[in-house]
Amino acid sequence: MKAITRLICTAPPSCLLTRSYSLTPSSLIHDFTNFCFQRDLSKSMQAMDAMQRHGIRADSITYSELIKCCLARGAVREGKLVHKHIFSNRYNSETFLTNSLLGMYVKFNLLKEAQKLFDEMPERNVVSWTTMISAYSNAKLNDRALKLLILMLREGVKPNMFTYSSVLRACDGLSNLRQLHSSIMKYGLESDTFVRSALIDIYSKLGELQNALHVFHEMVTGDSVVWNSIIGAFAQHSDGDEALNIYKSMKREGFPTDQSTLTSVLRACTSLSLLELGLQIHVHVLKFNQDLILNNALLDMYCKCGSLEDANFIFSRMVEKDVISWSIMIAGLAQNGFSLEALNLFKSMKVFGPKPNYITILGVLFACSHAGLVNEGWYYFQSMKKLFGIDPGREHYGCIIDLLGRAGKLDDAVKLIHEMKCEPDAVTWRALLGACRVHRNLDLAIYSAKQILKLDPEDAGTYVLLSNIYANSQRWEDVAEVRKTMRGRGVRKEPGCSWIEVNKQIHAFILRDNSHPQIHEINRKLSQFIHTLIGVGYVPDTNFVLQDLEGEQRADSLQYHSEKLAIVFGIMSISREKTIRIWKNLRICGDCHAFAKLITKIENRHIVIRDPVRYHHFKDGVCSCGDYW
DNA sequence: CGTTCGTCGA
Repeated sequence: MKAITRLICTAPPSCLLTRSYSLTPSSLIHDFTNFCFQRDLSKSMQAMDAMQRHGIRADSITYSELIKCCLARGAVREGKLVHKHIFSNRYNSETFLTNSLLGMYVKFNLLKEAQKLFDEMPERNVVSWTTMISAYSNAKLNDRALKLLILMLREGVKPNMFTYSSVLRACDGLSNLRQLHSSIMKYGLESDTFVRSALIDIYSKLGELQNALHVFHEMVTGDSVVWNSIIGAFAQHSDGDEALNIYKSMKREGFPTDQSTLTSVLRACTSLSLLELGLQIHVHVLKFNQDLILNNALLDMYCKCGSLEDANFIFSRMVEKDVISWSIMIAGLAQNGFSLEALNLFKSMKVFGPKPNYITILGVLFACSHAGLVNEGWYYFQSMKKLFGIDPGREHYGCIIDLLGRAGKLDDAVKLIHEMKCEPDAVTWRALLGACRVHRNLDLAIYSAKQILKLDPEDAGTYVLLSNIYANSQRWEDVAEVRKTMRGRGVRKEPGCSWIEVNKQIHAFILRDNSHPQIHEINRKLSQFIHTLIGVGYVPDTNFVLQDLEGEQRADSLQYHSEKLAIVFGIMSISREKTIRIWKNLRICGDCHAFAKLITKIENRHIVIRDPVRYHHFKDGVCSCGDYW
């Protein structure tokens, strides 16, 4: 065998030290292999080059090691060179090896190169197809992913669990999953945990929670990820109760919980306003104190449960903060009535933080609108494109219409609606309607209400409000018409409901529902309070013209508003030094707001009420919203 | 050689 000059090694790999320095083709292969396994990219590349010049072919295992080496270094150019060598050495029919190359291109995010290679491959097995499908699913090119699955089936390649768990990610937007689900069953793959969690997740994304639950319940041998999927499904669809129940079963059955579980559980606490449970979960979170997503969920929980001291503490202690952390904190401050602090935080974000996104700006505009900062809000709205490269969307317009409307600039608000680049939706008009309520503009209120009902014919509150306005103007025919439409469409107003957590129990107070065991005592106490408050200047506000309360609920029901009952119950059952926290489904009315302010003064209490839009911190007879909500 | 689950909004 002809000896060849040593070209590559300046120092031989340690395993070669005992060998002669004269190189043979087999020793060159040996060196190449060693460099590859040592992940020494530049020497491997030189060795590969030398072998090529001497017409020596390395084995496919070594090439696949070299691909791993390129991947580890992020060496795109070298990877492409390896690709060339593999093909010139006629390895392109070694599917194992070409699949490695395919995987490399996908990991480098070079989908075009991957597709080209895929098209040129003489043989494509299930791994080749799955690699491409997974690449397109990840890139959210759903159509391509689904199309590949069809082509694959047409070519007679049998998909496996890898294929389905990948392709399912590309199925949001699909009208139904029946066909796909039954082919999974046909291949007997539904019991695979990867497939099961992907199925649960996609059913959840399509809003088909019952189907998700069905897939979950058919599970025989479980897996934490499957549990996480179903808990996440309910948490994301605001069914915190069910999410927490499943979490309890998960623990009972002994499955380990991880960051993902806790994130969803915290989200459930957030949507149910369960501060006490959230505090308990916080203890478990400490085990994962470096997890950004989990910390964000914790931060959001404290903001949305109205505990800003805790939120501030978490925010200041987080090692890593991303745009979501900042957005949560800015919106959280604003919703809790600390608009100026929110804007200050935004200013420091611009200096020290990440680039704001669409949602961050929304929080900033919300802060301006709830603090009455017309000029500042308008400035951010006008310049958001220039300053942050974000085009104002429908939601931003909603905020700014709210801002103008609250400030009494109804004409400007209307003008802006007509100038919007995107079509106004029901939420846009609802912002204007809210302003009409505050500033008692009946004609414009009627107009906005009609626009809302065109876009959202199910909106019970708007029907009731419209009918109240007509009744107030004695337009009885119009009242009858609205009522008729409402009945015809089967729309019913959701009753006002307030919740309060006492001793880890949630107590619900629903308008005209007397099922609470202590309801008589609560009512008696409430009457006493009202009597006392009238003595210090409280005047029950019975003007419902621009409220969306049902007519028949008006006359005597003021004192039975669910939040008043919850407040009284809270005073009765929560110790004095603790904050009374209430969560309700409708926005607080002016009368209850006045009631809450006064009662914190005479009872020396701290009350936080969370409504669907923001938080009211009542203390010493004043509210953090400054009566501006 | 290819797979599943978690955070911010009017």
